[in-house]
Amino acid sequence: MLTISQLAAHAGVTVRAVRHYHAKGLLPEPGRDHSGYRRYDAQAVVELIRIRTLADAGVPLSRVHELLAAGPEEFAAAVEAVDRRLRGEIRDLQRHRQRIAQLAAGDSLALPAEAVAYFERLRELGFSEPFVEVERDSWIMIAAQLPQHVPALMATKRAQLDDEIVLRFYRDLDEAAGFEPGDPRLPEVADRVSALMTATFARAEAEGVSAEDDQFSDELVALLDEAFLDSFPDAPRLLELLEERGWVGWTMIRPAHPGRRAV
Amino acid sequence: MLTISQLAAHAGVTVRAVRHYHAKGLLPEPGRDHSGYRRYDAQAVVELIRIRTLADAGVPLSRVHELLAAGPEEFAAAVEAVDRRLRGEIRDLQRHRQRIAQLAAGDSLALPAEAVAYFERLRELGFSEPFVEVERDSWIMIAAQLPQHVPALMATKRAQLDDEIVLRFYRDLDEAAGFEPGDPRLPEVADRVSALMTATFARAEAEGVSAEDDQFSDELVALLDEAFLDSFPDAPRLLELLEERGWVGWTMIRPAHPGRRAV
DNA sequence: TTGCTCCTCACGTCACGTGAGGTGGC
DNA sequence: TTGCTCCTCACGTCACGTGAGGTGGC
Repeated sequence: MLTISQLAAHAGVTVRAVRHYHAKGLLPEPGRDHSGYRRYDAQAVVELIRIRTLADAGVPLSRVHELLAAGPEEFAAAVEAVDRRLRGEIRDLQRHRQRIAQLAAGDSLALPAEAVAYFERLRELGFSEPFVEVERDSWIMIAAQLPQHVPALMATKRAQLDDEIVLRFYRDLDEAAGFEPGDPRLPEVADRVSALMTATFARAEAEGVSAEDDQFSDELVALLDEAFLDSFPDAPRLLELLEERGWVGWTMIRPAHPGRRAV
Repeated sequence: MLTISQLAAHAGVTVRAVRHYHAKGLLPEPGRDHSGYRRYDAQAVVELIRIRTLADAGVPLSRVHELLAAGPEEFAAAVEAVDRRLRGEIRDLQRHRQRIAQLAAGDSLALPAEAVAYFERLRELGFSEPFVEVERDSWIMIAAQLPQHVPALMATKRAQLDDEIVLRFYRDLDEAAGFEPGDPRLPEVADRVSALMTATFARAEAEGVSAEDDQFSDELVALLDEAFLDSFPDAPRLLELLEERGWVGWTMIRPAHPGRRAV
């Protein structure tokens, strides 16, 4: 006969766990000796190992209870379901490893390799660290909403960095972000942004391309605009200046009066 | 500005979880509007996603708290440790899948493929279901103690099933297990077991082989003997009859008087 | 007025862990 | 007598879930 600690050792569990399974009705209470100690036979080891094998696989104890009393066909179906769940958990853990690996690579969280390459390129091109961080935080928010679209979008943005005009626009912004509030050069920046947008919209219209970024929900656009407004002191003033020049929004910037044509 | 439910949606968590992170000090309490509602800026989304990425990877919230305040080198080391743990968990889940798969294959739990093959062979050879189950339960208990030795041991046992003498011994036992208590044929069984053991020990001595199964702890041997004693009504009587013939034990059966030679 | 979101307690959940206080055989 | 194992409450842990009861703007 076995004591409770011997039983527990044979199955690799704690004494407390065995008592817990008794209390839950998973393992029948055995007889007691003259001191009131529980005494187990060898069969109890087998039953306890059955319980642990299911519990280790993540089956809740209430479900283990049902399965111990179930017929073979229900049992087989349940085991199938458990295995499906285990496969899903393995996939989840592998996804978590990827996110964690990006964390270790330095560029914050929740971003795919294409995004990391994009930020690397921004740094190589000499953009300031605050500028890169605002970009990165924006893309973390986008990735939280549209994880499947981020790799393609980032690849596009990465390619845009080879375009001199886009690059000059970004450098302009990076510089403006360093202005003291009320800097007199801000209206000039607004003029250049406005001119760039006019050219961009004109080209898009000539090519018959309409806004293809409507994957972005209104909520997400508002969130990204918000982040931009918080990113440097004069950001709200820059948007005001752009409104004076006929543009609304930022992330999805567009003409204020589409009928009047922004040219 | 964002409400708490908007913030939660952007990061894919529940409102309750956000409040929980406030209570734990993981996420700073934002300002309130005139109704007492919390109002968040875009930066809070990024912070919340950082928290969730770590928590999803299995980092306890207390540790997340530390890591958010940690320097880059401690952070990198912690991420390394997290990744090691994730790899370990993936291995564990794959092991659980294997055990669950054996469960689905029908032959109970915690047994490797070699064991399943052994029980299959026993059934093919016509052994009774109770006999196979006693064998199976014994090996579940052995596997709980010495998982790494079971495949080799089972392969050996599987090979022994091709030996006519071993096979006759097993059939003898299977039959005896079906006897009514007090069956007059039991002493004859004891005689044949005794003869077989005498031959086995003589051969082992001639070949200079000593007991190689001392991987089995005394406790495990006692447990397996116990299981055998419980397996059929006359099992205790069979062991008594064997003791009269000069043998003690069952799992690790041996001569009662090694000096006197059991011949 | 109704429905929706927000608020703060505060108890519940799951699978045990961890003392607290006591007993029984060597 | 001391040390060890066993016993039964019963509260603690972790990361929230889930009402309970109430407020504020449409």
